[in-house]
Amino acid sequence: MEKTYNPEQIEAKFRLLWEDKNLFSSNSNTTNKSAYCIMLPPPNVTGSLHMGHAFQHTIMDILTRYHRANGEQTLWQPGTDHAGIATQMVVERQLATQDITRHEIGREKFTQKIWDWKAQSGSTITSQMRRLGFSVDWEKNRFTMDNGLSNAVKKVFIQLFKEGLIYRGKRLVNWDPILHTAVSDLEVINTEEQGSLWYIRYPITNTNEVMIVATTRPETMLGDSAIAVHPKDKRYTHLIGKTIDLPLTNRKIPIIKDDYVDMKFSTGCVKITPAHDFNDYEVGCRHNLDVINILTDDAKINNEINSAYTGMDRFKARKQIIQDLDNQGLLEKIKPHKLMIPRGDRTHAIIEPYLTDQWFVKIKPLVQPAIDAVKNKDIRFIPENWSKTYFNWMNNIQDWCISRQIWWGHRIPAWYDDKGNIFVADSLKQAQKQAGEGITLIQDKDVLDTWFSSALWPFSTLGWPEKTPDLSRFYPTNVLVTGFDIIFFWVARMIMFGLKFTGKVPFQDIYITGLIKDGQGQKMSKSKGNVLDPIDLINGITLKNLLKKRTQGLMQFKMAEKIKKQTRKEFANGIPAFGADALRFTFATLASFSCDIKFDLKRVEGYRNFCNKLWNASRFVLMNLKGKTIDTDAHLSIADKWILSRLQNTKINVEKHLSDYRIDLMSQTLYEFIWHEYCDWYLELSKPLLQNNITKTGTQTTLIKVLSEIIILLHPIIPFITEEIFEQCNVITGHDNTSLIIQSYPKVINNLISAKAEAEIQWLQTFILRIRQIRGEMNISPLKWLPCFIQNFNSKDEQYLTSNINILNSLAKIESISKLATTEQAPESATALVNDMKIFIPLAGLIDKSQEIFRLNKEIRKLEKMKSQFKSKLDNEKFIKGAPKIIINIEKERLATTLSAIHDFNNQLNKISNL
RNA sequence: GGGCGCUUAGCUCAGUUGGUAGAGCAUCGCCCUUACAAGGCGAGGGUCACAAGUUCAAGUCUUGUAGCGCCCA
Repeated sequence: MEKTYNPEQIEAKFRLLWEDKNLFSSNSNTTNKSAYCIMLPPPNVTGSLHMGHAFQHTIMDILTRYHRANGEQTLWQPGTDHAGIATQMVVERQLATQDITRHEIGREKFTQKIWDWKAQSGSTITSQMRRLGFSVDWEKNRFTMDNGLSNAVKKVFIQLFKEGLIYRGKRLVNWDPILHTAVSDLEVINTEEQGSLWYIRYPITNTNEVMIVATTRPETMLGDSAIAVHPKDKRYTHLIGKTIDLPLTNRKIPIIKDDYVDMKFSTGCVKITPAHDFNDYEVGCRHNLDVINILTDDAKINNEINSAYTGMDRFKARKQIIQDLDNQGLLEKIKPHKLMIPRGDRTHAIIEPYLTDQWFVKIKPLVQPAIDAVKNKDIRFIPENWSKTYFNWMNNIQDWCISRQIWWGHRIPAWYDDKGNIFVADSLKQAQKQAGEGITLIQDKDVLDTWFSSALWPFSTLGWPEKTPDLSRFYPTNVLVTGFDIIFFWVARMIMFGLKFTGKVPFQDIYITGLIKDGQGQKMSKSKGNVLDPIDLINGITLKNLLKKRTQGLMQFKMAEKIKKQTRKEFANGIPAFGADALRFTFATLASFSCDIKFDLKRVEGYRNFCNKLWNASRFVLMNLKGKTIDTDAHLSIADKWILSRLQNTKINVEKHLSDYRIDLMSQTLYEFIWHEYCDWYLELSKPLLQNNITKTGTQTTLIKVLSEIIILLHPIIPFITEEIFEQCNVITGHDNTSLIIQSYPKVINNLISAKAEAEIQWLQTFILRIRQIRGEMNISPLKWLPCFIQNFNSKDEQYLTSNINILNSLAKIESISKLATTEQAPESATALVNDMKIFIPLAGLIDKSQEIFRLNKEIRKLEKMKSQFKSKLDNEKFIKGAPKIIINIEKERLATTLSAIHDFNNQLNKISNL
């Protein structure tokens, strides 16, 4: 083996090998009684893998590889999503660089261009996934616009329509004036921005009086159809029923009362614009007001209203209207005002409430079963708290607008005749049947919201509506791993549709992961220039290339400079190549239940070092077993029994943490065991044991036995390096050419748990630690061989000492251990305790007397503090009365040990001081 | 306004039915010891945000306060 672990080579080798041998296939273990299935949340087909994907996929891969190793038939279903709006926008932008709009080339050509783009860029994410070693069943790869999945979409649409759960209607929707499409509430991001509040005088008909109305969007006044005041607002009671001469128009509008009005907000008078505000729309319905649309699809003033502003952009019109009002003396004042601005999550354009014909899912009838499924634990949120968020949203759910006025997606399977009758069918032929021969039908131009097809993902991928073997074997799936940001978008909708169409929940567990943020706790985003590419962490990247990558395609020069500065500061030397395993291990340790995860490169470095440690431990084992075969009957030393016992303990914890979805604790447990027990102690203990013919064979056997299990235990987390080590070990273990990936996960063997061995090795560790502490604090070189005396030992101490003398000599560099009778005087020494036994390291020529006095005083101070803690507890009558006996005894014992230690150290202090 | 969180070592985070506060990184010593300097051995560092309550005992349970964050309106 090479001296240093080199991930690049290893990873390339096993990436190919796993797929060549088809080891990710769900066709293995078909006879096992249980199946395990995870649906990969389909990423955007033309997108690329970001840190969040890499993180979540790592978790899924760990679960998948674990269950596969457990012998279950395992399917990790991969696939991609067509991401309607996002993908269409990318291609539109490409066209824009050639000064072409999609309208110029037409729908058919445009969608063909998107298919071309998909063909060209659609493999990016899958090849990135291969780099990280994710063991999805590639043969089953699906795309939301595949035929099968599209059929499922049609089927669902038609059935819901037939049941009256899908309807078409003219409603106010969130309109994106750049994309010219409706978007759902979830695709609108409301943020607080600085705006103004304009106070406008509205003249009351046939009087000299005015009402002062405050508005944040003055241009909408063109569509006002009433002024509302609160019914209890005495200031305006006398005006109710009168009318307003609406400025800049020839219309008169009524003054109405409605308790929607907030009396305390500005003047207490509200203009009502039903066509351009969701709340006003409600008010309008209640009072039967006119709904006057003033805008065009691209948010210009339309020509339906007779106005001087027709054709003007909404913001230009706003300016002009204010100007005109001011000229007429109707502008009272302008106040700066903070308000919530709705923007499209894709375009960032300000969203307009807009009256259009749209398709909706009547969601309320689907909600209750989906709530019940979580309430009665058919579905479990992990961490459990997310169910509250889920309930909260489900209880306030609104009908879902599913039509989008774009071209990329599943075309709505509805046709119209010239009278506007609707025929919903899975083909024109079927629609024609419904409409009758000779009637001209035109298909609805809209496509469905991407999330509509995503909602079917858990069963459409398995072949639904056909009753396929996969569907019956793998559905319901076991766990969904995803982020909290799409609980509403996706998770809730999958549950509703899953229950509706399969009668079963789509998954049993929902593991909600945290969000990966940058080192400062900022969300990673392209515009902020703080994204990390998982592939760059694997391959490494120079500062130059990183700067280029982060500022590419950035519009604002100022921003680019800022990003460059920040990047230079944070990654002065670029990013070194850490390898996929190190990155995966890092993600694993970050997978706790916290919501925000600050990603720190230092962690990756640390786990890369861990990989190197594992690598070198394996080297050590192989070097010491050269040419050997394993003797399973070999006599085992206490050290062997100890590490085997600790290994069982590790397996118990790994299993527990895995079933709790505590991947962080699972990886921590393994890290701790491998580095601090196997490497730090067992490998060191093995060195003297390998020198001894009696213990040699047992030690060799144990070294390889534990290593073999370690690599299987670690394999789900770091698959590449463990495969390589496995292969290297094959010579000795005599395994055939199989891969580690299909080795069965180690089970706990109860009779290898040995309290006796653990007690003895703990004694040994304490002994060695005490000697090392004295060396450390006395500045005695670790190379220096030391004599040692012991006193006040019991029979157990003697027994331990006899059987471990060689180890003590070797690990603590002790040249001799001499027993002193209780009556004998130790030479001038540094002292320590192993339980009640005293250890003396003679000072002669080695140690400064004052240094030892200082050390003893420090030790005594520490003990005194503990003493008073224990004592005050035991002196407390209530404690003696109330606490369980075991606890009292523990405290008593602690006090006794502390007291005797204080006593011993004080004696020693006196002795030394008097010398 | 409604809902959900968070506050533990310099930093990033664990802390399972309440029972002597832990890890990694960083820091400080000493070591190039034939698995590993991407390393070894040791050390220092905490009024667990604050206040009250329950309890023999609170980082952990209850209530309140402060600061921060997310989601929804």
